[in-house]
Amino acid sequence: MTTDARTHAAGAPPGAQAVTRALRLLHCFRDNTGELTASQLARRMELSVSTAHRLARTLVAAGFLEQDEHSARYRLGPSVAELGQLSLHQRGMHRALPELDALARVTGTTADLAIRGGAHAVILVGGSVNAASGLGLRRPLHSTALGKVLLAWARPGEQELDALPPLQAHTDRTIIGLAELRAELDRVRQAGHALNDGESAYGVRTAAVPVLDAAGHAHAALAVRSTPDVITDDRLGWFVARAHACARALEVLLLPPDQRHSAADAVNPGAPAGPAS
Amino acid sequence: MTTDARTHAAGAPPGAQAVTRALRLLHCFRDNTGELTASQLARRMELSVSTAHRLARTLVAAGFLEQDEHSARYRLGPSVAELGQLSLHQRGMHRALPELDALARVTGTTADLAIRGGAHAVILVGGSVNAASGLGLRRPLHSTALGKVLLAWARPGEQELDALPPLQAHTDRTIIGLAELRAELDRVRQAGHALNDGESAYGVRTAAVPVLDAAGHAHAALAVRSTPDVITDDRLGWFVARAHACARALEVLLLPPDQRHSAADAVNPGAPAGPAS
DNA sequence: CAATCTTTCCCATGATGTGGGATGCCCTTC
DNA sequence: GAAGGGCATCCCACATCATGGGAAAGATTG
Repeated sequence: MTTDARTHAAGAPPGAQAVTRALRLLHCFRDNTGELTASQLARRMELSVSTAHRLARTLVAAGFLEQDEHSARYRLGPSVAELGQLSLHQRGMHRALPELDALARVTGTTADLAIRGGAHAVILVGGSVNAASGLGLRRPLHSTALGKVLLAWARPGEQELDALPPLQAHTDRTIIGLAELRAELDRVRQAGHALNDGESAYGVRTAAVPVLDAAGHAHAALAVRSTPDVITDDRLGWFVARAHACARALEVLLLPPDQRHSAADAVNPGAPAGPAS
Repeated sequence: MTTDARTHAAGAPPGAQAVTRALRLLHCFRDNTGELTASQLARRMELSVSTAHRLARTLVAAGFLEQDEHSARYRLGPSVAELGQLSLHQRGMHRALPELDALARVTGTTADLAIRGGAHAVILVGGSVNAASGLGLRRPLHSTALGKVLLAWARPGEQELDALPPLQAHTDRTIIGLAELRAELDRVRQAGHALNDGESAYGVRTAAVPVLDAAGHAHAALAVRSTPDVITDDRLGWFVARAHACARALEVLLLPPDQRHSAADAVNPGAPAGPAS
């Protein structure tokens, strides 16, 4: 029989049930305070206590979880932090930190850098005037400036809006219609930046711009975030300009020379099928 | 076919072969440049290509790996970076960064903070006069100042030196005898700090001190690292003193009030119904 | 153009993970 | 103080699920 049945739709985990569960177990620690008991994990994942316990134990053995000696509760382990730092370095994100700090200081805002992680924008590095920003946080794609940028310049495989989970409203300004969102993304592409004016939370205004690669897709998204009385309408253009300048700098810092956007279109005016050497 | 995979007796992970393999697969990315093909992974892990491929695919689905669209090679994914940042925050490590930066600037050295990760010291945060330090790096326990500190004040369950892998020599100064190491750890405990003078690499001198918790065990280890002509014999005491001061500051920043070492025995109002023997 | 090394899919086999249940601990409640 | 519930942990029979060989299709090299 001819192999045409593309059964690997977005949610088909082929041949790795135990692994999928173990990774889902790790993801449980996203939402929570930091420590979970084995039975809490079991309930949260709708698994038997035995299974959750066994998976957790295996994760502990590999250093991905840690178990408190007294409370016997689990928390994220050294391997997670280790690989995380490694991943950040491999992405060159540590080089972005000074730039973000500078941007935050100059603009008096919080400056965040995020990448696409499935159906979310994942904030990886942040510079802020007030220390604590939302590092390691997952934000929705449809209701944040970062997310809209990542969607507007998404890679071909990740453009389909229908694949997104149901659009949830966080304020009465949140875009919850797919058609509306599509129109908004068109505006974003047109303008070159995205805004979030109280769509994820009241009293928060964010402007985001993309860090583009050679193919014109978003390698990352950069946002400045503050309150409407800091990012006022008449100064908005300036904030966006500063962000764009920073994004161009990040292009150089984050991407290898042959994958940069601004450099590429100068060198490569109109050669479509040319395999980049 | 009888699998000889029992050779890893170091903890007999019961009932989670697939998970263990998947996590080992993630750890493959520690050593490497950043990107690996499916068959490279298979060879490195001594697995069939099928299995490695399936595991990698599952990891991609969960966001723990990413697959390059062109080269089809795998690299660490967004989830890893995300959870890593989250873990750092849950450990309060972001609060340590300013202190480390200050220490590095004052002393003109590289200042690193590490925790115990199995049989290694894992450097999680670093401040440096010259940008790139070894973030996310794993260092041996027996041949580094950080490692010796972590061993000297290890928790009861992690003290046994016999459980360590064979002690490898990196220079002719590296301690490779267990008895010698035990004596060295006694000296370290006595002195309150550890030194590494060319034991892991020539021309590198490091001094490390512990960040202690209420039980007197090492929550983390703090090191200043430079060359012997910066950390000279007569100035060594000063470097150690600066490190100790920083460690005490980190105690406050990293540990909840009731688990601090220095504060705990001095400040204990309203005696709880605790271990009143 | 052939040789080689990829990635990816399919499938029969049995090794492997699964969850129910039992045990003992600790803490809360009556 | 006794009773109760919640928890971590271990054991075991069952059958589900991961395993690796094999093959097809593509990519790369000489």
